[in-house]
Amino acid sequence: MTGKKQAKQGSYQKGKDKRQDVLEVAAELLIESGYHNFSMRKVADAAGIRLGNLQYYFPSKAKLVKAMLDHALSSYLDAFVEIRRQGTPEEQFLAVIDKVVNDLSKKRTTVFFPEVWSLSNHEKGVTQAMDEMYENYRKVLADIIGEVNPALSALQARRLALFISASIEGHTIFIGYRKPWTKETANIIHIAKQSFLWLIMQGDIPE
Amino acid sequence: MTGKKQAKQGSYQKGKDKRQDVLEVAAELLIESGYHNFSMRKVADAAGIRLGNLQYYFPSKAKLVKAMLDHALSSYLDAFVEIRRQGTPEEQFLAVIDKVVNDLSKKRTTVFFPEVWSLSNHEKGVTQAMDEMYENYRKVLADIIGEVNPALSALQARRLALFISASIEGHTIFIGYRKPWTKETANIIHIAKQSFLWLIMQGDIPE
Amino acid sequence: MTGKKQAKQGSYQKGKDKRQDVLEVAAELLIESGYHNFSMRKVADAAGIRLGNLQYYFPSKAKLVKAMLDHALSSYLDAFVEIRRQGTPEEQFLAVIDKVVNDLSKKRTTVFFPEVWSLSNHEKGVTQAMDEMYENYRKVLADIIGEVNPALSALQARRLALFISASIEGHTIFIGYRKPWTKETANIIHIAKQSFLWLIMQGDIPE
Amino acid sequence: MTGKKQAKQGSYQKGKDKRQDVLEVAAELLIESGYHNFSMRKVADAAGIRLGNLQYYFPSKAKLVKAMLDHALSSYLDAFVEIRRQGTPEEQFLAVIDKVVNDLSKKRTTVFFPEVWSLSNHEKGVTQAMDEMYENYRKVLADIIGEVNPALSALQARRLALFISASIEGHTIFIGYRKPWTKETANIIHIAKQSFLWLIMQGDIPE
DNA sequence: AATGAATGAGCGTTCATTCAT
DNA sequence: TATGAATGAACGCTCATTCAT
Repeated sequence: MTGKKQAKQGSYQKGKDKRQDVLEVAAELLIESGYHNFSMRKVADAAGIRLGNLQYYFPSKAKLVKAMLDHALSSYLDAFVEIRRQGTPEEQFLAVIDKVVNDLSKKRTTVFFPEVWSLSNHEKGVTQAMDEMYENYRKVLADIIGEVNPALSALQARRLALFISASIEGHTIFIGYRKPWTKETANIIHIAKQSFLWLIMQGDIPE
Repeated sequence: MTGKKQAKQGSYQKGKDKRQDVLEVAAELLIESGYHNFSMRKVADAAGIRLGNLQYYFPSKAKLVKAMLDHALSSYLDAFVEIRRQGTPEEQFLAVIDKVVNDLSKKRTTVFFPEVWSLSNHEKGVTQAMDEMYENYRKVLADIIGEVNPALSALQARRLALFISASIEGHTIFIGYRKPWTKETANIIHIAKQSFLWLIMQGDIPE
Repeated sequence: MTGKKQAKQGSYQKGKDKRQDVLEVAAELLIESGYHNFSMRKVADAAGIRLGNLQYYFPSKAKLVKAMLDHALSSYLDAFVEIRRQGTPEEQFLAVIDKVVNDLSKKRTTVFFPEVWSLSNHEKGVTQAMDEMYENYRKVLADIIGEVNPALSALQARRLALFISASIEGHTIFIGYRKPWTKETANIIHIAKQSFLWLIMQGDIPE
Repeated sequence: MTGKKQAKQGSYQKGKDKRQDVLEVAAELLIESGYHNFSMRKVADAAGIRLGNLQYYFPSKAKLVKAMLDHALSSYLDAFVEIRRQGTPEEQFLAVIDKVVNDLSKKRTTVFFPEVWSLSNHEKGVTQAMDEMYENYRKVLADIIGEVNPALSALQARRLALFISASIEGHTIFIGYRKPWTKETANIIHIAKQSFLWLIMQGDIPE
């Protein structure tokens, strides 16, 4: 036994672990300083390794950023799978609202996503990763919506999912971590729930 | 006698004009390349002047960015003043939705605002300018909402303005310029209008 | 009456006054920041005039520095003329020691002279101005020394003046303003006086 | 097995050598041009390396200057240790005078020290390094003085060391390399020796 | 006598990347 | 795997100077 965790294959496992470490450290750095202060050197420093070594794991900055994104965004989807496992459709829907809106006030979410939105307008790799992630998110949401009101067509459910998810994302800028309206989170959730439920049940959604 | 004896920077018309030119060129550059590719040198190049001369007009990058922000954001507020000048409150409200959502699909809006949101998490000057701008925007919106349903208290109207404006902003990322759902703009407007009007007239808004 | 002071010839007198103002402001700036942080812009700012105007009075940085030096150094000589006017030679000598050593602890002296010494090694204009000033100073000192002990030849007196003035200057670095041994000033004066007087009266000075 | 597994910067002999080279080249440049003409670029050029590489060895100008200072000042202290190794106290004392005063006329000494004196008034790092160096120097001097005249208290010896070392330093400006009185060096030494010895043996030194 | 405008050079610093070891 | 060394480009900024007004 040469390390903390049981390594099936010594050096290979070690490399995989360190890659993960670096990705998490890098995400923190991005959140703390913004992409325009994000550099390979700073990541290496924060990760406690040398620049040369960092570039052994991630040969270019673009590749590191792509890996960070995949790592970070994928983790957000896991939560929905969990919610889908119990309760009525309406309960699930309300749980999603609760979960997502409450997440907005975490520093990670508040800072990370605007960074991604901005980058996605200029870096192709980011655009794709972000779109995929939101696509998956909306898919789950549309499924739930379809179950809440089975009278809706698949397209109508997708439109509602788009409107609802977009509406929620927009609050990041106002009720997120250290934003002027953070304390309004509970009231926003109250308004959001009734507004979205009314839309699902009684709204006039284009076919 | 043309006025004060002591002339200050920008007192020549030539200089004033060039300052405006630079601000517009700079905004375009920011939109085209993102803040992380935005440099004083590139602005100078794009404006057809020398770096040193650019820094005569804007002694620091921060000051240039601040001036850009004030310039850009103030122009958005002018539109609302216009809308307030005619029609019933409900017509004004719907006009705001129309105006703002349709604006999202312009390249300027789609790209400029996420850039500002991201920056606002890391640069104090930007945070302040952005917060002020949204505060003004919400104030106008709350006024209209209060007129649409006079039964609402001032606080309720402000909460609705927050929820509605945030919801709209969130669509930037999905139906903006060259975004996957750009073509859904009309449908989103249709959903938004009824959803927000229902909230204003019949919603249960926390007191 | 157009100004504060009676001006013989309006604009001419005004120009002369402002030149003096600038020179004093510039000296302060040099003392505060050191020559390597001394710039035309900062002088202009400190003097409350525009860069272009400063360069009307002093067309180049070198000329400003030269003028500053002449202005500053000449003022130091006036003090000696005063001392020569009364008392026995020995009293005059001791008064010089008192005056000069006590001067070392003033911020002006402590900071200004090392700046000049350093510059004099690299800028011809400064070398000359400094050498002239010290030459005049030593001349006065040698005269006094010759009167204190008339048995000394002129050359011996000059050698003593050199040794004594150099010895005193050296203390700038150690007992000057905010230096580690500032509080030793009185003791240093005590040691200096007896040491130098012994040298003058009984020393074996090369012929 | 060559030692630790984790190598640090400068662990290759190649890098160590180059660091020393740079320090010497930098000192020469400082002496030749003065601090106000001393730049990282010029050091890199003089050392025959690229700017980026220089800043790999010395990440900031301040760190380079500090390293230069430590390098230069430490070499001065070695000389005293040597002198202490033989001869009577009086012989050692006279050897110090000889050594130090003669050193003044070397270009290195004449130019380097005024540069340091000037800098020490504006840069904290320099102040500290310089004060430490002189403190060490005075300590050795005080020890010798105490041995020359054991009747002196430790405090008296330190006061004498201060007066004597300051007096000698002051001559840098007048009898140093290419200074007007360089040829007087021998005479100055003659005067200094008798003057200082008299002070040590018969002076009235404050207790 | 004074300001506004503009230039070109230089500065310290950060950075992504490459390569030898 | 990992470090040390090196490069070349770019960045924000300061500056002395020139010139038109």
